[in-house]
Amino acid sequence: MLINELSKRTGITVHTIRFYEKSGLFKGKRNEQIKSNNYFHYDEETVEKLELIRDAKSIGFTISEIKQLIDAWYNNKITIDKKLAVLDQKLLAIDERIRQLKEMKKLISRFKRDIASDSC
Amino acid sequence: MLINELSKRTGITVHTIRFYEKSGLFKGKRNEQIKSNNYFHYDEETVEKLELIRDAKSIGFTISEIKQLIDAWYNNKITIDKKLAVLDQKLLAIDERIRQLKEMKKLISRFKRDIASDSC
DNA sequence: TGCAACGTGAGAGTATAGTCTATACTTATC
DNA sequence: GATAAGTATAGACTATACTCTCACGTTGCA
Repeated sequence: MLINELSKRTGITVHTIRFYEKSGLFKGKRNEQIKSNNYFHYDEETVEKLELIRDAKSIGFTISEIKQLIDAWYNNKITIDKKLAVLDQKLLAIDERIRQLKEMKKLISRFKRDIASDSC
Repeated sequence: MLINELSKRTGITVHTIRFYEKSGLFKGKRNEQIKSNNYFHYDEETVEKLELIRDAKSIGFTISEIKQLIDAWYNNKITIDKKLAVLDQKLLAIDERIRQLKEMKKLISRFKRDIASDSC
């Protein structure tokens, strides 16, 4: 598929897709048979990658963290041990974030109680 | 205390403290008795606020979200109902983030299993 | 065949969150 | 009283992550 269809499939704008591609998160392929243009073609894996990018972004991963993740997922030049190491590191980072979020919940709940008791 | 002590107490640089102050997260006070300079003075509450800023930042809150939070905490011109509404909204946002993080954990764990089984 | 829609590459612009520099004045220390 | 350290203000600079514009070529359809 071409970039416009990719955009429609994922809900991510053409500009942003190009930005991600330039950032090295994936690569379109040119069709050598077609000489009249130099359009990039994208496959289902790219759709998957963009969905992963969206999910990872929503939990606060940076582009370079997402790049590591995508490499661990899809890059076959990386050894399994290294992939597992990256994934384990991300799991730890996620656990730490969950821990911090839970602490903030406690803090906010405590403040809520304080405010409520002040009002009495 | 002056800005340098505030910086030492919180571990946040003078530059960044000034940036937060300019962003409206808190305000130092000038001592009208002292005519020779126009230095700002900060109290314990500012230390607390900076600690809250650091915690809130670490879980991905933006400056403007943190501003809302600090207003809910410390601004007495805001009604209790509005404060509680802000705090509840933040609690919901935190729960949503925890949910997303847990989903990403599942996804990564699944991929780990796939990689491990590929290697057999 | 005309023209709108699509594609590419380069580069400019925006928002957020700092980070640093320069200038000038004040305070503290030797 | 020199000089080092601290303070204020303004503004420049950086990094990240987009977002948009322009110029120009291609494709698809009436």
